[in-house]
Amino acid sequence: MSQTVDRALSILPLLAEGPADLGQVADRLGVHKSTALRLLRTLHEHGLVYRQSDQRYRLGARLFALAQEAMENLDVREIAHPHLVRLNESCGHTVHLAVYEENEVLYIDKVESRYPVRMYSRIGKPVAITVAAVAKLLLADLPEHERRAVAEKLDYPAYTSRSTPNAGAFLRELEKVREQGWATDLGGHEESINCVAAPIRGADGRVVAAMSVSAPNVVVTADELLTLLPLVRRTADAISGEYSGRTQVKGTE
Amino acid sequence: MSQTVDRALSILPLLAEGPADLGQVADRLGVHKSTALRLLRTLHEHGLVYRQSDQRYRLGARLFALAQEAMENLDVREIAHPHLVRLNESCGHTVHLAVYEENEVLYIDKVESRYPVRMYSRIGKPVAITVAAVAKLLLADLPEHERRAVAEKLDYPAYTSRSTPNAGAFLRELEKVREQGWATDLGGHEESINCVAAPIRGADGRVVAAMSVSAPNVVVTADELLTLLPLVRRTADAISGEYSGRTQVKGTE
DNA sequence: AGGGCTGTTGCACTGTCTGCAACATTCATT
DNA sequence: AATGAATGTTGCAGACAGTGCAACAGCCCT
Repeated sequence: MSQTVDRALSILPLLAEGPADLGQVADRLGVHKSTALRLLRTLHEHGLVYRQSDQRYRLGARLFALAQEAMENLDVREIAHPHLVRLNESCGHTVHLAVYEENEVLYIDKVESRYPVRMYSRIGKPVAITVAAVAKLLLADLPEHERRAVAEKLDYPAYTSRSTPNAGAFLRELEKVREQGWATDLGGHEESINCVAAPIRGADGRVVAAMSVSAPNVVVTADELLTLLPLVRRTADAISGEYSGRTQVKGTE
Repeated sequence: MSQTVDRALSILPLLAEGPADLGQVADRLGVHKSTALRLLRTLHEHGLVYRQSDQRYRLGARLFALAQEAMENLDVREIAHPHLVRLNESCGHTVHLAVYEENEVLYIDKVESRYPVRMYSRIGKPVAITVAAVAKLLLADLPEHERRAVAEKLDYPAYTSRSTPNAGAFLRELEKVREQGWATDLGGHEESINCVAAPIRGADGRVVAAMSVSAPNVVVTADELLTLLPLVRRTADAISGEYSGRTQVKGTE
């Protein structure tokens, strides 16, 4: 909508790939060097871009600070955190908290497993949306037309032989998840990792977040992990209760 | 330099304070609502801004992703992390890693204390630059004129009675730190918290990062903490060695 | 129904962004 | 040391993209 801003913002993902010099930035934007220079300068003044000593540009420090502040404003996270820690203390496995936002599901909190074998994931990183248990819960709660629209648009990478193969299968899975009120991912992302997940609901009953417990086969089998389901659901419900009981109303988000 | 981009970027810190609606954004930018709308739309398309169901705007998800990617490009961090964890395992206290960037020092990694009493700090958050041990090390390594320039510009908040009071005292402290090759903060930020820090150097000898161990008085006294200095320095040197031994040269940064 | 509030669109104007070309600077090469 | 290439930087005139206005649409509250 705004050409100048559009160009400036396009620089950020570009620099996320790694440092680049003025010429490279100008080329990839398809603009004159002088134009790129001015854009970079503006980004620089706002601290979003940093100029290292070899003159190349990199993403800057304020970006961290902004992202951190944004995190803190997510009040589900704040409320949920102690519950997640307690759950981790009682079962020992990795616990995740995730939200849905504009066709993406992302982890907003994580408590690491206390076992030496840990699964790889990172706060802020988009989740494998077609297979993750938390993603299923979050998508299952969307209004039907939107759910369908999203499902059609997605890619269905075959991470493993048990990954969701296509939109049809995914929508059927979502329907099932919607009815039972919990979800699993049994080796759909990483062959040897299983997850159980439960939804966190706001006062109006809509799913605002989802949490999961994940563990690799070498630590517990899928069946053993499933025995944790009641505990996971209780934890999720406790968070839901606390979240929706708040005086301050922040919409259904 | 670029008015439009400047305005658009000014929206981000504004939203970091909390969600805001169109009118509020327009007011605080001092522009017409329609202008604010177009800027927000552009930010939205790039995922930096999210529109919640009550129509208000918030910082968006891509911001996290960007910040995370930016983190990963800091290779000191990657190299240092396992060392920090090991140090934490052997002493139990909070371990921090920080870098200097454009008049700011910020934490880029942290391993939490294993004691119940923890100090407050956050990755991505600017450090109390006039008192933190890591800040002293990073500033002490700047070329003299720059160091002086930065010191003059800073504010010297009196967090405690032992905080650095003014530029003169700070520059003297930096000189001392520079010579001895390590730094402390003994209750200069929080009355009851002490830190010991050591520098991490690149191949050319310049300080690229600094690490510290922090602990509250209730856990160990300042003297006890100081006995960890050799260990902290050894850890920092190990990281320095690994960092500067790399084949891939990324400038002195 | 009516009035107030917020978000949205179309349009004419002007101011800001653009690309160019000339200049500055650093670095490599002879 | 001097030349050349490559990169970053500045001033300028023209043009186009961004601006504010005013009118419209939708919503909630009375």
